[in-house]
Amino acid sequence: MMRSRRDVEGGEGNDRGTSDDDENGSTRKKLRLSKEQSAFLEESFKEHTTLNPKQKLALAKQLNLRPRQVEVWFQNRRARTKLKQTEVDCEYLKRCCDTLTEENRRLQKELQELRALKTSQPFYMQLPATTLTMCPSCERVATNTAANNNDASQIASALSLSNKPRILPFPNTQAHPPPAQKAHQ
DNA sequence: CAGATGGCGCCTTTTACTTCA
DNA sequence: TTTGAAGTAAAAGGCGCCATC
Repeated sequence: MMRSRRDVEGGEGNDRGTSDDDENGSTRKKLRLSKEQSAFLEESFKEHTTLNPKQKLALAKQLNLRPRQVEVWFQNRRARTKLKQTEVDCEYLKRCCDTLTEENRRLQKELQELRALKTSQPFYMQLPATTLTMCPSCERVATNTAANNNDASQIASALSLSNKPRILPFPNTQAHPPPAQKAHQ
């Protein structure tokens, strides 16, 4: 069984300066942080995900690390957090996509059924032509009398959706501007 | 007010190290 | 036991943003 460097060196940080070379001029060996150091940094990260210079120095001193090491650890830790969050967001969007796909399928089916109904039983067509008027702004059927403002109008309204895509308005978008709504009163 | 400078965070890449088949 | 591939964490380097001078 291999003994990890972590066990061997136990996180003995060195507190050399900031350079990437050691005193021999060769590139500095990477040192894994000890479990204790990592755990302490984790705890610190829970309190604040970024450090001011004072906190960085204090932490470095406490853990016997170079401030740069502490800084880099926090940088990498933030990156890991972000990556994890991105994965979570991605899963959420996938689920949204699935839901919308399913709803779309259902609506297509409903539309087909309504079209079939329209061709086989066009009973509303027997209504006097003058009673059905189309609102030019929203393309819904408006009626002249209160009497036929019920079933016939609603069915015609439903059918008049035809094959237009269903558009969900964004917060700042108005599908039916106020003046058009007034037309139905 | 525009430009120089330094500090900091983020992103990408490199590198050293670990794990596992 | 050895070895190479894959994965991970530490670190480097570059860039942009912001504050200060």
